[in-house]
Amino acid sequence: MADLDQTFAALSDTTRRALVAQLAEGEAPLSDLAAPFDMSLTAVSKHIRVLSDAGLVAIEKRGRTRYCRLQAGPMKSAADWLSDYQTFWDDQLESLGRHLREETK
Amino acid sequence: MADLDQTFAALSDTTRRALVAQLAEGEAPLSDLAAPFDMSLTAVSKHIRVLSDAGLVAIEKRGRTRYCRLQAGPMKSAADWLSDYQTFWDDQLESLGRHLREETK
DNA sequence: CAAATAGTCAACCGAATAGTTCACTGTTAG
DNA sequence: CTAACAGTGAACTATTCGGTTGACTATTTG
Repeated sequence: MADLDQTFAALSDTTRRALVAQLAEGEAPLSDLAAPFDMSLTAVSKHIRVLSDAGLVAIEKRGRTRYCRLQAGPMKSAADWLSDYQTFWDDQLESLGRHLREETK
Repeated sequence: MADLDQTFAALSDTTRRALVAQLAEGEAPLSDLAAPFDMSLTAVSKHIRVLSDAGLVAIEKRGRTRYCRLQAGPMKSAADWLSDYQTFWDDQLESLGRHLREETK
């Protein structure tokens, strides 16, 4: 429960989802990750910490740079939770479609 | 972007996910939804408002009761976003498995 | 050694969250 | 008509969040 809280919360911020997207390209140092954002390094560092606390990112210190890499496990849990409702939204979209077809008849 | 922010944020609370689960059983009045929680009706009302603002719940007033029902559309968007990383976590779990098999050899 | 680089830590700020209580509005039932 | 019921709204509190700046540590480079 609390895990899902943390995972969904971590993903509820545009900046953090962008970081995740960057990390999907591969491991990267924090400074590289921070570069695209109009925001202090400290701010990005905090975002990375949120992701790391949620288990979505692993941080490894090599020399003076911290390399970050994606850990997708918790995302699978989130996706699994959502998938319980898949039939539900399929049904709704289908009935919406039916409704639209009905209207334009 | 902001839509996903709102959707993930709405789902980042245990109480709200429980409400979603209840609503998956079908339409229900707010008071019924609130009953299981050790929390004021006002608090649950606020949670429902968060879900409603995120487009996850539709509220329909009939007489003095508000009936709530699930609208799963935004959940599909969230699931779609997550699914971009599916291969990623599959790979990680697979390599984890390989690693474990290696260890116990 | 000295200077630049990579990053953290602590303190602070304003806005948002999650909850409370109390007063209130509408609606239904006796 | 009156009482109970379903729910909202406003005000308040404590905590968290997203961001800043400035001082600091550790590491690499010239």
